[in-house]
Amino acid sequence: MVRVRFAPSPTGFVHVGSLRTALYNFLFARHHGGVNILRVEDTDRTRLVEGAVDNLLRTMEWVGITFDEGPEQGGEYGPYTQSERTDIYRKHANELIKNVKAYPCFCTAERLDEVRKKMQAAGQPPMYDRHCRNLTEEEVEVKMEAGIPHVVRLRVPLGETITFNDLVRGDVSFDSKTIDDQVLLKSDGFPTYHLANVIDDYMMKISHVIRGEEWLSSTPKHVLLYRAFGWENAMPKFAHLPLLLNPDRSKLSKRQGDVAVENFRDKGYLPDALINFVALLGWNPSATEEIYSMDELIAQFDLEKVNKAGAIFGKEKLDWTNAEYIRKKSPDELLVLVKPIATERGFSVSDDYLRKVIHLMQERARSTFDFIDFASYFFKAPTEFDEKSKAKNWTLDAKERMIEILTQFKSLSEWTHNSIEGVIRSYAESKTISAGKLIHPLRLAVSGVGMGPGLFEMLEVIGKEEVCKRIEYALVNLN
RNA sequence: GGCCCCUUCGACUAAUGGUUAGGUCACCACCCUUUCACGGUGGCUGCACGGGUUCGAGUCCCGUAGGGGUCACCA
Repeated sequence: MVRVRFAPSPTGFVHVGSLRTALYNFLFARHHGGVNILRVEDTDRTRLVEGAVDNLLRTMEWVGITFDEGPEQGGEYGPYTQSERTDIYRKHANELIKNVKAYPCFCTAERLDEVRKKMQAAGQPPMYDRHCRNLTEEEVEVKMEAGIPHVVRLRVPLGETITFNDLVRGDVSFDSKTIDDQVLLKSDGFPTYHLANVIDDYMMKISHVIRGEEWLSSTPKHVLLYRAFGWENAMPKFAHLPLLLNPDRSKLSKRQGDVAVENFRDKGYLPDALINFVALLGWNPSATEEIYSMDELIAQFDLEKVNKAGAIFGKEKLDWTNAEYIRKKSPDELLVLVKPIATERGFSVSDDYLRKVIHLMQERARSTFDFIDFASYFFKAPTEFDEKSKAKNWTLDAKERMIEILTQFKSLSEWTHNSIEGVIRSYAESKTISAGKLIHPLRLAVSGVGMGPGLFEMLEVIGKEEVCKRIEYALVNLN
């Protein structure tokens, strides 16, 4: 039975790297008919952010990643929030102490700092000097009774090679002498990631741990913990995913641009486009197809095809993917997305009108905001005019022609793109000039910019009265 | 610095040891066209380097270089 978990710590927004980890877990679970679990790792009480769990839940919902067990849906291995499981961790930590697999450590933060500094100065890797590792039972008892705060540390065996198999990378080995006597239980009684993670994965019967590569170097500690508990036979398989990278190839970080899923949502990216894009960062089904629905991703997903090397999170392709998804949407689907943006911008128009704008903008929009922000002339008359287009198209001749066009527009009984085009074409013909000589200045006068949808369709949508008003305004104000 | 991981066009990637090293984004040119976009055609640039193994290496082995991750009472 495949049982996987996504185990974020709720510290605010959802990082796109986390999104991809969550996605791969989800795809793997669904592909194998397994169980996808959400576990909230909130053991660092200093980094708790209010509302973060809720935000996480909503964000996962938005992208279409669902869970079978978790804080919301419950399940037979709960609770699924680590802060509600502290006595489990404490009990297990005590068991390790009793079995001489772990030991209490009374060193102060100051002492640890000093030790680290000394080792670094000596050119050594900064590790704990194992000062408390060999305290006698009596010494421990005295310190305990004196109420000296302590942590619990893993008693890492000396002189062993720890090897584990990673589904992405193959066998990976570490020399145990390079592994620190890791803190398992903090002095506040909360577990560290390592302890809580191993206990929970075991108790929740996790079959595959799929997580980011930043965890690869702590995996031997986890292996040691499974051994210490005697759970080695039930140890999950590991798969460490390549990192998502900044353009400079460092680990993707906030410093270098947007990394929050919420940012992308707020900038007009569609969830299916984001998912599609992120799925293909570090994994590829060996096909030339670029667009996959969630169902197709589930059908195709295979951990064996996950890459080893990190992938730069390049926004150009995301933009293209988003534009592809926008083109595939129905007008009504887009209406739902675009209408709130129009409202937010202070434009109140009918659904019918907005649908027409959407229709004209659909193949031009890369984000849902483009429907409004690159098409503002559908909602308000321009007061500024593109200088380039003005210099090129708003000539004396053009102005005079606009006066005649305006007259003809006013007497037009039927206002459709066909009738409008008729006026322009026949006028151009009568003057033996190219239609472009009329189209470009007209576009500038009505929209204020030099680009956009086909002019005739655009004028039809804006409407006769408004178009005439704008031409009159331009004739007076555009010099 | 120690340890670990990684390395195919600018980016994402494909390629039973046998291909003119393929696709997508981006970029450039042309076509379509009233502009922008879409669409179409073509182009551009890549196996990090050096040794092996092999009839044959992007693919296997070793080394070098470069990049990244990690070394907390954070996850």
